[in-house]
Amino acid sequence: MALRHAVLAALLDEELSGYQLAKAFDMGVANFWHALPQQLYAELAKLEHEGLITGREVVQETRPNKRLFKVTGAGLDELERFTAAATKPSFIRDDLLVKVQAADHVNTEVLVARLTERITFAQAKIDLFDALLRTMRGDLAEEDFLHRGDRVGPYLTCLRGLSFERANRDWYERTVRVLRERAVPSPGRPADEGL
Amino acid sequence: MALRHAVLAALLDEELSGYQLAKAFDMGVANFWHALPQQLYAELAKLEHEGLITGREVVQETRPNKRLFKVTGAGLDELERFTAAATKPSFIRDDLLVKVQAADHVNTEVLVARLTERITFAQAKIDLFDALLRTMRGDLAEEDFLHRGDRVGPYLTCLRGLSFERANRDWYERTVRVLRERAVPSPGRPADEGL
DNA sequence: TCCCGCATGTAAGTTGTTACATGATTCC
DNA sequence: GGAATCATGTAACAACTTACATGCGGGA
Repeated sequence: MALRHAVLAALLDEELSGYQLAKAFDMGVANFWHALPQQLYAELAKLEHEGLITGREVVQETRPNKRLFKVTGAGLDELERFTAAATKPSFIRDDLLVKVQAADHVNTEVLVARLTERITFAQAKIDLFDALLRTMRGDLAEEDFLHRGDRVGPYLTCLRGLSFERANRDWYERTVRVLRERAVPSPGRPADEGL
Repeated sequence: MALRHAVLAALLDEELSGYQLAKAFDMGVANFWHALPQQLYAELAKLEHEGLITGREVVQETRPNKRLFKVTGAGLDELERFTAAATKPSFIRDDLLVKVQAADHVNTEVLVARLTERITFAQAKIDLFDALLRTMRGDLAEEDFLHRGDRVGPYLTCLRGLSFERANRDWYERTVRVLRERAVPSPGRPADEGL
């Protein structure tokens, strides 16, 4: 039952439409949760039905109309309850881990290719998070912002996202290095490995 | 469709029963995937039905009989196909991130309590992974083992698990520090904050 | 005696993913 | 003219979680 709370948390700072939420919950701003549009539209409908959020229609001329949602008092109470409740720790779930676990028994060349793709992807997210953090803290140094800034929640979750992607990138790179070295049969070769 | 491949990967190095697999896929050895017993028994049945694994009954006197499974040639082929295929990157999904995202709007005291619990848990996993890695590499230094050891797959995934839990712990600790500092209203207070 | 570990499942319910559907506008 | 963006959904399926069920042996 965390998606509903993720939606509530996302709507705390600003009114958003389902479409805007969906963009945020896709790769990008969604440093703290991920969901597809379909899930979000369904969840928004449920949340509104239960009175945890309210929507208001915004008529637009040049584009389809949209509904902007905000959290109600009951919604805030629900978030409060959720925060107080104990929840179970989470695990990494990455297909690549499964593939690497089997690395000693399968073709490592394709595996290295998959890992390399992810290095690029991880780097892109790192850059994105870096930029996002800079925007959020403005002129302030990080420690100052965390101490005195308002709205440190999003900043903190973004920090977690950043360190996760950095750890991903570093592990992908190290794994590639290890697998490549092991693939080379003789150690006394001329330096033409290049890539 | 990654659970089936996780099971295949787990059965590569040793024959295991459903029960043993379940223990491995619970918190502990399962550095690369997580699943509950129910899921595993169901998946084992499917995999056997499809001929990707084979089971053999082991009769025991003092305990209930068990079935040990191992990967077949078709199973290995399936893993090979899976490894070659592109898969989508993964995201963190941690309830605590949602709670921290909402930190500016809810009671931070309970939140700090939840974070503190997780610090303990993360540290326990760190210790466990550390011990596991030492066992796997034996006398060898890490780099030597990664270069020359057999079966580096499990070692590499365990390394990822370790760094994930370290990053968790560090972030939990930093977040607790930030939230506590912000909770103190005046900066020129006598030093009785204690906890 | 009661609880824990071994050993294997079924059934029901909740989430999450994939595929499909619609229709206007703006950008290339 | 075609693709991308805005905007909202429905339907079907796959994955995951929670609850329940059974039964023996060993240790406190």
